[in-house]
Amino acid sequence: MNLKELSAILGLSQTTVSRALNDYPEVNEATRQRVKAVARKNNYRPNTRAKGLATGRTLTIGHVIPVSTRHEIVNPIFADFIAGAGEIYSRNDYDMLLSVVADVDEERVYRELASRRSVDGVIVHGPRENDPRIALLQEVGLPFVVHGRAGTGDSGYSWVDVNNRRAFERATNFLLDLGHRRVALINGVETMHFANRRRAGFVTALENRGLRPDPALMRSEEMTEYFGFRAAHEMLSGPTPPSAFLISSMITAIGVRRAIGDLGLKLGRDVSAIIHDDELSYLRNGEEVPIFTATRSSVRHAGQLCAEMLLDIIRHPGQPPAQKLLEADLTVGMSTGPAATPD
Amino acid sequence: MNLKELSAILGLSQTTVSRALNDYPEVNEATRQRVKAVARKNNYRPNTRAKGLATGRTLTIGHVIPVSTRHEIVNPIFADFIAGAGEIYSRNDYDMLLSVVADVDEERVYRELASRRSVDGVIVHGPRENDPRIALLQEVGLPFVVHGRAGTGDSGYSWVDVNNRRAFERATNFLLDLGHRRVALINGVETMHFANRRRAGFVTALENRGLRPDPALMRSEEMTEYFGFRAAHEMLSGPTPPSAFLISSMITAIGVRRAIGDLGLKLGRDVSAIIHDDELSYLRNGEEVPIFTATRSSVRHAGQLCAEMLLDIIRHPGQPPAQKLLEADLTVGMSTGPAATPD
DNA sequence: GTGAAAGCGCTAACAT
DNA sequence: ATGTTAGCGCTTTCAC
Repeated sequence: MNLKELSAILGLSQTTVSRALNDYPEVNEATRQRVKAVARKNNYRPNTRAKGLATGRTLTIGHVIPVSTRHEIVNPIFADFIAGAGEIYSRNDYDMLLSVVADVDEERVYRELASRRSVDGVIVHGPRENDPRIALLQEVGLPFVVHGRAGTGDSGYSWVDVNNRRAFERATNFLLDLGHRRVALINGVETMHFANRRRAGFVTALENRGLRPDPALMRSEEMTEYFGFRAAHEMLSGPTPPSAFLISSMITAIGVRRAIGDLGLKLGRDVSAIIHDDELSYLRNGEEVPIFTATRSSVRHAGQLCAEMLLDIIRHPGQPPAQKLLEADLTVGMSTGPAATPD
Repeated sequence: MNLKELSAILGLSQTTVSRALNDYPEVNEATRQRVKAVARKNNYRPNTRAKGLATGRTLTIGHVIPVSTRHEIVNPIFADFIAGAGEIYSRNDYDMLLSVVADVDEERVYRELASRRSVDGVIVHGPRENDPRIALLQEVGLPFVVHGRAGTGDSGYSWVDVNNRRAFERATNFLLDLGHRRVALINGVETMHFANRRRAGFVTALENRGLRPDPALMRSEEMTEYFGFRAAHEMLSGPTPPSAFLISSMITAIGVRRAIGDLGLKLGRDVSAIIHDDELSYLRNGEEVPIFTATRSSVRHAGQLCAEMLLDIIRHPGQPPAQKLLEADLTVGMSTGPAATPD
């Protein structure tokens, strides 16, 4: 069923039908009702491509998901982000175009998206410090919102980010308040802006208490489970093991838990692990208690905000860039107890 | 830069330029070279929508990701599947259109995709027993491939699946060979076909040894971490705790591990946990050893196969449906030891 | 308030 | 081997 057929049924011109469906003011209200009713009855849906061709807009947003050429790992938090963004898109009749692309090919993909006019805008994932993609997108004139920030010059473009610095500062303070003095940071690659900020928050909290960050308790690598296992295993086997962990990823945290169990240690007694990037819960008297509701839900929220912001930019071009800093929702509970042997 | 402008530069008609770029045989080789050179130099890319309008094909594949209305959880394995499929699409100049949709709205979305002609075909995720979506897609005539099977009548449509039955039968046999007699199954919702098959494999293995499956050691629920924790906690606190676990999801397995630690038990001594749906590894003498390389990489592979199969269907319509059953790559190692106290 | 006609950028018959 | 022309399904002037 296309416009032509529909208007034939109605005995109206394509023009009027189109106007009625798109809520143009000049069409008679009675006509509009009739048109809409018949359209619904016949299950009419405008052809997206034709509409896009005619209007110059695509009603499509691109997401470019970089896949590491080295590890072939897809960061599972993308799923949450995508879910949040997808919600907003479908609510606004936008489509989401996903390009999974080897990180080395990213630039080419952005250029293609721009020149084929296949999307109205893009979301940039996983920015690195001074990310070249931002300049590229500005150059080709494709509207975009960055999930995260790319370091300096944050005001020249729109972004949505979690306040990683503050989240990790708060979490570190929390542990320090509990009496921990040897807190380990297991972080992502610190050329990634979020990891950089997390480290900054961690270090700030320590220094504000006059503690010197111990390099032996700070690791930064691609966040695989094995990395977490290895790092925790080494730290815990060392001369002055940490009594608490601050971990940048759920996957990595699994490795840390594994190391703890492997060494015969007990979580909550020997070690208090803090886990970022996921929601975990605990059972107490048959009740489910959150131990650390962290960024997994925040990421979904960030996805929604990015999408909303981008649609706004597309609909009202020429606005100054906007930024939003989300507070990570860190709820710390049961499994994180006081240090067993405070120094 | 569009075709019109490009052909003006070249002093040729749009037709010839189009033909040259699309490798039609009738165009002069010298002309073709010249056209391609100039096109490249001017960074020309055909407008996707215009091309789609003209050809009737969209060069786009739809993926509908159902989000549970109850739990708002996105299964993280989608990320791996999507990565695999995305690889194939970009290699074939196809785009991927993602619709994240509340599970109750799924039917509407499929109908829309069909009637707006916005995709050439779709991949169906997470089929349930006798899934209504299959009939729907056959009705509207949209080519599709199912990731997984929907139960009976498996030959009427194309699918790619992991051999869940055999994987779980093999895993169960492996544990039985090690002397375990009380093996717990922590499974997904068994109206999902994969969970149904996994259970079947588990039961078959037990019965082949003359063992009666113990209902107290079999749970089936939506695979959250908390479910794993609760189930394992209850089973391990019961009168006859299991000495090994067979778990249908990485997330759920985290909960099981947590329960084990919480009860002061030790993995590899008191309990041998088998984890499905992810790759895990172990450290032995500084070497990384896989303990269970299961479906995470298989899922990526499945994504590739689904995509390839769908493109093939789209390009050569009228073929009989095809099916592929992948063997899950189960490598079991270190963390799974003999039963501590074989009955 | 409604309609006729042009055009978005491309491909595909149908010439030549 | 190249060009002319007519659409694909929609929106948008411009007339009435």
